[in-house]
Amino acid sequence: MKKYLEILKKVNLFKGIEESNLLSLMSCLSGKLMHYEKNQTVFMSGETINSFGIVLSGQVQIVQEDYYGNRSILANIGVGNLFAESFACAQIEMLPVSVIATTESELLFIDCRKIANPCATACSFHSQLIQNLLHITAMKNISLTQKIEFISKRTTREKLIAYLSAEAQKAGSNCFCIPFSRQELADYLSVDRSAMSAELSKLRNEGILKYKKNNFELL
Amino acid sequence: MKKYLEILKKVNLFKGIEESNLLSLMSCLSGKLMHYEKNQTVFMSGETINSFGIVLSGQVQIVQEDYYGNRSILANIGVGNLFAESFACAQIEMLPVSVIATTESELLFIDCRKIANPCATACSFHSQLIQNLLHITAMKNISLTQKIEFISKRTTREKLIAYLSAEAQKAGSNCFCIPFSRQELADYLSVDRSAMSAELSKLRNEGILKYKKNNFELL
DNA sequence: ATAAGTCTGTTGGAAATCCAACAAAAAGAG
DNA sequence: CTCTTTTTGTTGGATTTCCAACAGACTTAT
Repeated sequence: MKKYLEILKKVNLFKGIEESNLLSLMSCLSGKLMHYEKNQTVFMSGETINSFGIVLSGQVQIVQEDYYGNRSILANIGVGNLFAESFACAQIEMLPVSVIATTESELLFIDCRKIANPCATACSFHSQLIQNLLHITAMKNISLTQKIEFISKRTTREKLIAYLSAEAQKAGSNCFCIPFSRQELADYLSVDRSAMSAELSKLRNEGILKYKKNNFELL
Repeated sequence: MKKYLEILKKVNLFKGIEESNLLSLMSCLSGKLMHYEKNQTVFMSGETINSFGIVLSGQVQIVQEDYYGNRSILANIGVGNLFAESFACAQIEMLPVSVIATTESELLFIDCRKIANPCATACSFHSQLIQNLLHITAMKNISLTQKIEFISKRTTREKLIAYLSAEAQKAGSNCFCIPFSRQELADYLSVDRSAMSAELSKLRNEGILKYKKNNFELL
């Protein structure tokens, strides 16, 4: 565990917790360190989990399979990131997705119930940990809700305006940069890239916005 | 507060907590009971909040206003339900939405930070409360993620199949009931109702599924 | 049973998206 | 700087959705 201290320090979940406390925290939470080979299954869809994972090295993939057996990749989780924390916290009986190690990986598992319940020694960092976990899931919640607001618009134009409007609001200015390339933005908004590019040009010609690369301005 | 005990008992957040403990829990959390008139603003977009709300009587609306001033209603929150808990837990500096009372209402406010931090008396129901709050946000997370999977499909047909496939999986059978009317399903999937009805007929004619009212069967 | 109202299915034309292919611009490598 | 690769913008035809209007089925109230 000690060799991964540098990574643990940077994990959101442990933000605000002294480095010197991390190792004792791990034993208090009885975190389990596990090794996985490439293509090995970490969680199998259908099983019940109480622990979520943190990637300490390598990468895992969240995979879903529908009724007809079509597999789709929902996310790639890299070093320092959590996975399956929502399923574990929600105490879902049947995991609706599988988790696969895409490379040889070192994963840390923590039982959700240990976080919610105060430990015997009532360690001081425990409440920080709870706050962090709540913060992480709440933030995710907000960004998911926002994404739904964008992609539930019916036309590409409306999706773009909703998204750019939100970015402007976030930046507190009608001038702002977006963190996506055109292709990434199209994927995020669930539209065709070329059609989106065309719509952006149209909006510019109509004098509704200006842009240059990732720099946008609403007018 | 006492007159709302019957409602508090049914609030998800307090699940598993003895009725006899609810009132002392309220004082431990320093829950604040407030009265609002119809159309009164509960939270104003832009402000910082640390507390979330629970509707004890009446109804509130979550309202968003975009860059051009177009207002849209994101949700109606009725008796027994929480609102703004994600924003409060995520410690967002600027609330991106407003909350308005749509009728005369009685609202209970609870400070998020009080939940995460163990109280002085270390009351036993505190860890239950934390678990409940985590459970609520995690569940919301899962259903939002699932909804995104559906509506990010490009065609009505794909959206339908993704949704029905997930319902079948949830039911553990290829035969299941859906909790939506046609119009509600269309709204949920962000498509036109009549086009969706047409697509359903098409799928039935192609022998991909059967349905009668809200009873569906995948073939 | 009748009537009114709601929900669901059907259809055709208008509008928007998707797709593929290509052109232009920008970024990166040698 | 030149060449290569990647990203972005443009266009036209095929596909899909949207919209409006209507008909039939089902529900509810009287």
